[in-house]
Amino acid sequence: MAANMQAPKGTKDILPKDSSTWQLVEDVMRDEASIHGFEEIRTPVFERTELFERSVGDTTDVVQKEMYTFLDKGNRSISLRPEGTAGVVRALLEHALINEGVPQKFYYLISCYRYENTQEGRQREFHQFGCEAFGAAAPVADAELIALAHSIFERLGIRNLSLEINSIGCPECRAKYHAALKAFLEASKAELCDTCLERLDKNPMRILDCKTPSCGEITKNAPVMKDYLCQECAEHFEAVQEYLDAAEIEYTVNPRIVRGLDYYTRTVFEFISNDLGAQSTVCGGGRYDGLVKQMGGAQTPALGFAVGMERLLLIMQAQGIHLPEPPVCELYIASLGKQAQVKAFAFTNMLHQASIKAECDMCDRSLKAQMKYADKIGAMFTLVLGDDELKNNQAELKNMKTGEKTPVSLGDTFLTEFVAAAAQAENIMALNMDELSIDFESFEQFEKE
RNA sequence: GUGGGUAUAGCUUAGUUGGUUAAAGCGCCAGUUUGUGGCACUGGAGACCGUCGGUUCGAAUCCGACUAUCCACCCCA
Repeated sequence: MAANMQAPKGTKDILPKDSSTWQLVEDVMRDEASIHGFEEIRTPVFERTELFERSVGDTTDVVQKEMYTFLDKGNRSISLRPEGTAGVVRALLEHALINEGVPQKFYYLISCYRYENTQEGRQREFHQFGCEAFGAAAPVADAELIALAHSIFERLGIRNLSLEINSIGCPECRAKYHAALKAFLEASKAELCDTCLERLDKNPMRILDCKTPSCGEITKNAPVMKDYLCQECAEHFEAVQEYLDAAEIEYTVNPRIVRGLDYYTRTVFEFISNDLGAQSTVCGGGRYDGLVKQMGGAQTPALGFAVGMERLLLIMQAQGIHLPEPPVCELYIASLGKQAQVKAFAFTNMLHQASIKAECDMCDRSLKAQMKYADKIGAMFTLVLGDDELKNNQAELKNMKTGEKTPVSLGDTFLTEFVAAAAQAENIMALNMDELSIDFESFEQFEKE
């Protein structure tokens, strides 16, 4: 491999063998978002750096040390987006979308950029599917958003995903809690690990998240946010759980769930999987009622979540989930000789105009090699064109799965004859698939026993 | 930013205490009597052994630096 022909650190090419899976997953997301009344929004890959400093928070690691920031030729400080919410909020304000009625509900499929050290499920360029809703203050909105994420994972057939929720309260009750937590931790300051010592001032709630055993020991009896929630926040959180129960969505309340971005308030949640490495969160989100006002807009309740696409695909891979892929080629037309090649091309072209996936030889290969190629690409049918066929205006359509051949005319009726044969074959294949799925289920059952 | 592992054809790997033209499987291309895929067999292409430097008569093999990658901390989706 040429030394300089490598993608930059932390980036990955998505090759055709994988891009079909990406598309199928994205299709499910778009469809489910649309079912829930969310519409797509597309915002720029880069924004003014200040936007992220103000929204994500200028004390967060994401902004402080992970942003791709540069000066453009007009000396403006520009940053590649490290997440999706900031741009959406900016667009909401810029176009005064809130005036068009509430709630405003958006989804996006984007790439994000963070200068981080790479590891499993963590890249410098990564992709997110996200949803944001504005103007909905009621707790049912929290549950509805979680339900949306939940159904996407269900539809993709992902197993063993746990939903953990928490409330981190509003700024008022959180301040009280911070004070209490800090007071508690000061007592055992000496036993905290170095990073937690730093966190004591910056973000004491993070200490609850620490994996160091000694810190875990200390925080075991630490005060929990739940006991410090003001009445409104407590009622809101209670109601969210009621709605989740009503929708029969399983969850656990984890008082240690803390989000790293400054803008979150009240409900926060994560979908967690054991099939990832250290990066176990595949989806994270929550409410951010203060952000829009903080960005210069009117007080607007808001909430959202983001799914890490790479992480999601990693889980699917680990669980052996394969989405059904449509065939790449429905008809391959093999040819022998120049005249037949011209005819094969003309036929292929005609098929394309009828939106049928068709291919003919591009490499001047022997008939045998052409058949091998057709087999390799998974062609459903093949047709061989040679002197005899051209002379008789008649050829044999071969079903590559069964080997069965049916005569077809090379005249005007060709297209309809082919479509009829394909439709019949597909019915037969659908039947086989049913039988297969029955076998598969009993196989699964057998595995369990 | 910190720590540890790894780096040999497109992919997965072998390469013995440093010693001739670096090996295999898969994949790719072609062929196995002339017009039909999957199986089998035969052949072929494809590697400056991550990069640069050092030790040595001689380095894929030993040493150093750099780069990339993986795992973990941290952070987050």
